Amino acid sequence: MKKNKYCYEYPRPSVVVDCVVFGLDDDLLKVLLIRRDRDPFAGRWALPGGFVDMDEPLESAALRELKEETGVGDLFLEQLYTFGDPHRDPRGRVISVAYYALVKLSDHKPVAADDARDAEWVDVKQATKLAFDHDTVLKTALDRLRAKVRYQPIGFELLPAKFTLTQLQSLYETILGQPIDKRNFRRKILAMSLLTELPETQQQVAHRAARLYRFDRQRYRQLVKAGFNFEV
Amino acid sequence: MKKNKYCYEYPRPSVVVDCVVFGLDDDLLKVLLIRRDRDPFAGRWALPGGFVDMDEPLESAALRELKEETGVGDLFLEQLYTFGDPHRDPRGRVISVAYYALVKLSDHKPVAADDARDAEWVDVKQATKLAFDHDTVLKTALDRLRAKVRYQPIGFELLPAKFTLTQLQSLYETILGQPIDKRNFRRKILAMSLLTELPETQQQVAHRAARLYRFDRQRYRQLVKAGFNFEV
DNA sequence: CGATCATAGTGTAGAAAATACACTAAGTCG
DNA sequence: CGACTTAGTGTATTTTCTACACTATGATCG
Repeated sequence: MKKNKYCYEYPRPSVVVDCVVFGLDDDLLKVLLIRRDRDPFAGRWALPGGFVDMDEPLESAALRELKEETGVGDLFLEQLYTFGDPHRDPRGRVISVAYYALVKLSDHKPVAADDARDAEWVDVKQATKLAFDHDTVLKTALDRLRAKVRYQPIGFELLPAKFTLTQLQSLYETILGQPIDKRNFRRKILAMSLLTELPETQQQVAHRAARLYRFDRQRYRQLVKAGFNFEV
Repeated sequence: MKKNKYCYEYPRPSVVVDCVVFGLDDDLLKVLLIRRDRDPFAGRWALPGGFVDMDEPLESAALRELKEETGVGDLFLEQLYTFGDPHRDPRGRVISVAYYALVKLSDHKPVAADDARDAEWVDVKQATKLAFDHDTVLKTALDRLRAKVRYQPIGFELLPAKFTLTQLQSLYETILGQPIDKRNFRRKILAMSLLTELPETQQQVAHRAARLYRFDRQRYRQLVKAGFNFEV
C-alpha cells in the first residue's frame, strides 16, 4: 500500500543524476560503467546514476551515487550538462543532470567486481552502444575533459599523489590524443610552479629512477585568485 | 476539479527553465528581467522562465519562454547550468535548468513594456537582489559569457547584422570590462577572416563614416570544422 | 567655403612565447 | 662491465603579442 502517494496538480518529470567517472589505468583512459540487469536496455552498459532525493542537492546526489558504486570519496566532481530529451528514457520523462568525475584509480584500487554491483572500468574507446543516451553523455564528458585539461590543471586528479613528470606528460598525451615534446612540456609545467619536487624517486623500475613530484593545491588556489591561467 | 490528478510512487521535484537574456544597448550590457507580481519575492526582479512541459525538450521550453517574453525568435541560446539547491524556491523543490541567450537588441527594438508582462532591460551592473537564487544564476551567466567570448566569436549575436569594427571592439570592451588596443584588435579580428567587408558605410554620423561589416557565419562553420580556434 | 571637430583607419619595432630538435646521465639486469 | 632503458637537459628560430601616434575623411558651423 505504498503506491502513488505523491500527487500533484501538473505532471512532473523524474530527475536523476548520471556520473561519468574517469580513471587512468596505465596509459588507458577508462570510464566506470554498470551492466544493467533489467529492462530497459537489460544487458547493456550504462553510466552509474540514480534518482535525486527530495531534500538533497544535486551534487550530493552525484557524490552519493559515486560512493555507492566506487567507494571513492575524495575526487574531482563537476556538473557537465543536463539532458532532457522527452524520449531519452522509454519509461517516461526523465531529466538527467550529468556530472563528470576524475578519480585516482591508482590509489583506490578496488577496481572491478565491486559491491555486488556489476561495475567495471572500461576503456573509453570501447565504451559504445551504451544504454539510454549515455553515448552522447560520455562524448560530451570527453569533449569537456579535453577542453578543460588545456587551461586548468585538473589532470592531477587522475594520478597518484606522487608522480613523475613522464607520467604526467603521458596523461596529457592520452587525454589529448597527441604527442607532446618532452622538453617543452617540462619547461611549461614547471614554469607554472604548481609542482613540488619531492626528495624521493621512483622505486623498483628497471632503469634510472625518475624524480617524484606532488601537485601543490594550495599554491594553485593562490594563483587562481591572482588571476593566473594555465594553458598546456 | 483539476487538483492533484498526477500521482507517483515517489515524490518528484518541479523542473523549470530560466533564461538569462543579454542584449547590448549602446555601450551597456543589459539583461532581460521580469518584475514579479506575486509571492514569493513579489515586487522583486527575476529572470524570465517557467515550467517545462512533459513532452517538450529543455531547449524548446527555453525558446518558448523567450518568445513569450521578448518576441525574439532568431537568437543564440545555450544551456548554462542546472541549479538544484533544495531550498532555492521556498514553495518546494524546484530544479532550474538555466539557459543564456544573446539577442540583437538593436534589430528587434520592442524593448520595454511587452506583452502585458512587466519585462525590462536592466544594466547588468544594476541587476542585483533578484528573486530566488537568480543573482547566482546571473553571475554564472556573466562569467560564462566573458569566458566564452574570448575563444568563440559569439559577440556578433549581440550586434546588428551590419556593424563597424569600432562597435565590435566596444562590445568586447564592455563584456570583458577592459580597454583593447584598436590596431591590435582590428588586425586580430580581420586575420580570422570571419568578417565580410560590405560596400556600404555608416550613415548619419557627424564625422567620417566607418566601413560596415557582417559576420560570415558560413565561413565560421567551415573553420570550426577545420579545427580552428578564435581567441581574442 | 574654409576652419574645426570627431572618429576612421593604418605600420612598425621590441618583447615574449612557442616550437623544433638530440645528446648525456643514471640506474638495472644479465 | 656492457647493454639496455628511461631521465633529464639547452638553444636557436619562428611566431605571436604588445605598445604606441599620426594622417584621412566627412560633417558641421561660422
